Amino acid sequence: MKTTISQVSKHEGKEVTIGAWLANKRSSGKIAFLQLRDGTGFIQGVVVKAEVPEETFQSAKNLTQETSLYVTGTVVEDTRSPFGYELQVKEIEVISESVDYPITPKEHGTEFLMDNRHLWLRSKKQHAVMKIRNEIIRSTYSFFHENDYVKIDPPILTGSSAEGTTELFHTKYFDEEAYLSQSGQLYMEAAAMAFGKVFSFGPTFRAEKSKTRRHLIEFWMIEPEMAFMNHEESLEVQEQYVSYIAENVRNNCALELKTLDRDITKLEKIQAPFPRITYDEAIQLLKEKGFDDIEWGEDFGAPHETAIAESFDKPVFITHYPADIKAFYMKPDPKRTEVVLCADLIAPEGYGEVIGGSQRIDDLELMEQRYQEHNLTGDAYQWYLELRKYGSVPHSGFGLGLERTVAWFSGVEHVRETIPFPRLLNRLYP
RNA sequence: UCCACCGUAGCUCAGUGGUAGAGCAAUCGGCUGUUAACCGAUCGGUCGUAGGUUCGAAUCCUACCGGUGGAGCCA
Repeated sequence: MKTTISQVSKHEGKEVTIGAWLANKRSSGKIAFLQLRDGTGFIQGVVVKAEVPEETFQSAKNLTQETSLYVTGTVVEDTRSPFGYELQVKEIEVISESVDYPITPKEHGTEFLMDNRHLWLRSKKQHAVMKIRNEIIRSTYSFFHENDYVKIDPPILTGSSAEGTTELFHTKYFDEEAYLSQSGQLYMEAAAMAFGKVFSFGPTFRAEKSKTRRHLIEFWMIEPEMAFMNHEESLEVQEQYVSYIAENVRNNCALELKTLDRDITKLEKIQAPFPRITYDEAIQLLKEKGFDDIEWGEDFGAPHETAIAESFDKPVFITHYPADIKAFYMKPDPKRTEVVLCADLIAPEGYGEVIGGSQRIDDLELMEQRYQEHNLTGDAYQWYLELRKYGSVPHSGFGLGLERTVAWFSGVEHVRETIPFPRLLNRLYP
């Protein structure tokens, strides 16, 4: 009977056939151990010389790394296997031999592994990270579905920049100039006015020459936007959402987290509510910690964020930033107009900002004023202004960076390992 | 864009002025419970590129190219 590695526990004691690749092999004179993977999991096949025809044993001994094969054998429970099961091999049918597979069972450098990303994805650790990414994606859809959000897809090709500050990828749109989307947010505001609660989930492009373990040129972002929701209510959605996906990863990716040697106690702390501190308090906290390189009105750098995050054992919201260092569409705090109703969610362990969000300006006059201050002239943003003209309502939204979240939950150092084919400053291949 | 570090066998690295090395991979042999298995043998080189110093350069100098980490900016 044909099955997959993920299903073998249902066939204990029975004979099954699995299509698989040979991840690695160890053999002695009378026994061979085949490390098999089929995409759904990893299992060890045991070939005992005395129990198979001589040619089967010889063929097992001669298999090379990443050869594809059909393996037929009996599923047996075995506590020596980390997976809990083994396959007592009876028959091996080679589908296609693999010659000189470059990623050998040893340490490799980053450049080499990235050049071989199409093959590196087959390895156990990369497999685990992608499964965690998949679980975050799956539970993102289910969270927003369960909470009555509508998924809306904003355009990827746009005629103008959303925030103007960051570098955009240029392209031609027939005879016009066009840019690749760096945020779907403005479009999501329009969608929220049509559907109430919406979320988007798509790729984002930033032509910044950033070169750190937290940056990708192309990355995926989840951007919810909610009508009739103020800043405080939005924070509650954010902490519930993050707690929900963390719980799902803990429950459904136990084997993957074990493969990655992730400290589960760190993930168990990701439970709402999350602490909130204001920008003012954060500045004071940094001063107390001995940072004298930051003054009120300046944005935090990576070391500042890490220092703030270290003061809490959960992710922490930093709220009420000075308006001058934040985007033009953020709503000023009515009690204190030099700060805006916004929050960044800073993950612990140095993973940095995973969410940026705010309540949006809903007042037409103020938005027009912001347009002038930011030189947003012309027709490109006219439609965005009109959202404030026809039945404007209080609304809030946020954006969560998928790869930073995957890195955080998985415990991997660098976001380049959290997306199948990373686009980096010097990498467009493979 | 700036700062620091690194380019030697397919891969990971040692070699710091005097004959180019090790481990892994590959190939052959040995081994009945291996976990990056182990043991023995074989195979494997334009020392990033170009120029310079020197009797002699992987090693010292200059330029360039490529990479890694970080900063700024951001998710």
